[in-house]
Amino acid sequence: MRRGIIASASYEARRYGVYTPMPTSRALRVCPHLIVIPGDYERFEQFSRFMFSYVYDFTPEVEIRGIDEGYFNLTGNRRVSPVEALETIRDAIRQSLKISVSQGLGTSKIVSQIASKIRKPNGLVVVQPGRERQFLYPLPVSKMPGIGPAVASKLNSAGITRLEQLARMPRDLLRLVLGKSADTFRDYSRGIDPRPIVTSEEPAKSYGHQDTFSSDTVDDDFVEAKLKALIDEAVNRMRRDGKSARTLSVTIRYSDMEETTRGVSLHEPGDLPDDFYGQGIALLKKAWDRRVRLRMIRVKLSNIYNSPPMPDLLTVEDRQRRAALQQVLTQVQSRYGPRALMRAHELFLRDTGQS
DNA sequence: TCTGGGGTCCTAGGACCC
DNA sequence: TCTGGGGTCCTAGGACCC
Repeated sequence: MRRGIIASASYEARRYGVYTPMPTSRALRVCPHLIVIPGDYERFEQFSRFMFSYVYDFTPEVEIRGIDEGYFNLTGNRRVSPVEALETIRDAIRQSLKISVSQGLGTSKIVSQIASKIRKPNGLVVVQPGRERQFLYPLPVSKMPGIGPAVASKLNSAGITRLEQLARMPRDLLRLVLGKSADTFRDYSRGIDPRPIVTSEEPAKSYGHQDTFSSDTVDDDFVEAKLKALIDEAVNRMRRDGKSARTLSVTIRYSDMEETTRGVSLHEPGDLPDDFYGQGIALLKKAWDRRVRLRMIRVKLSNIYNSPPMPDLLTVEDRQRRAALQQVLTQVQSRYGPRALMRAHELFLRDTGQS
């Protein structure tokens, strides 16, 4: 199996010490009978839509964040209380999809989001109006979305470990520690969140693809081919949305995990792979300045503009397949004549489902 | 054979313009 | 002889989230 990590572990697997983002190889060592399921993002998305469809039975105000999280405004439903709605949704999802979900109910995004993560799996945590501070204050600062390991350790060094201390910290002092985001986090830890309960979906600001090689490599032809394939994928996805991009960046990760990024902005937005191939290869050469093997390459299109929707283009793989087929057909014709060629063509169409 | 893949947002310095 | 102060864009890197 490819090198990879555990993207998500069942609670059964967690009991054996399997967690995210553990390398799959190590997960199999700590739990040899582990069942590993390769990721299939398209299926997960279908599954996700199916899951969220149960929410729309109670409210049209739904904001989906990522594949498995969302905010719902349940204040407008006069038929059932928010708690009843959440319990019904949870039961329906468990019955139809055989999975458990965890939920949080509160007067703001921040409170409900934190509440939803307190009791997992299959939990419902309700924070009554007016009880926000009682709920938030005892929690460690790391429970606050947006406070990861780096910010948490900065706060801890300043003597701030719980949300109550964050809430009570003088504004000016906190700005020294957190910079521009100080006021937002301070308000959040007091349960103050001015954001609307749900916001509509925003257009994508970037399209990226990355690929970790099955083994580290110094083969620049191989890496350039990968780079082109990634540009193809990103461009095609962008074109489906009717967009074009002006900025291309290329990131490489060396075998020692060090990363370097180089980027460039074109004079005009482009929506063809050819608009980016040349720049992409130049950026790759610029970034790859150590003679060290590469483990990963990533491509990102940003500075997105609207352009008319366009059909997909041929990818590098498509062209390679076409070239291979042409070669085979040429051989068949020269060796066995035109009748054999026609037969080979029929077989090809049948095998590729085109007849 | 330790460490995936898809994103967003922020910071900071330099170029450039007025 | 002396070099301010905004604003915007670009690039590189880092933190964070799902």
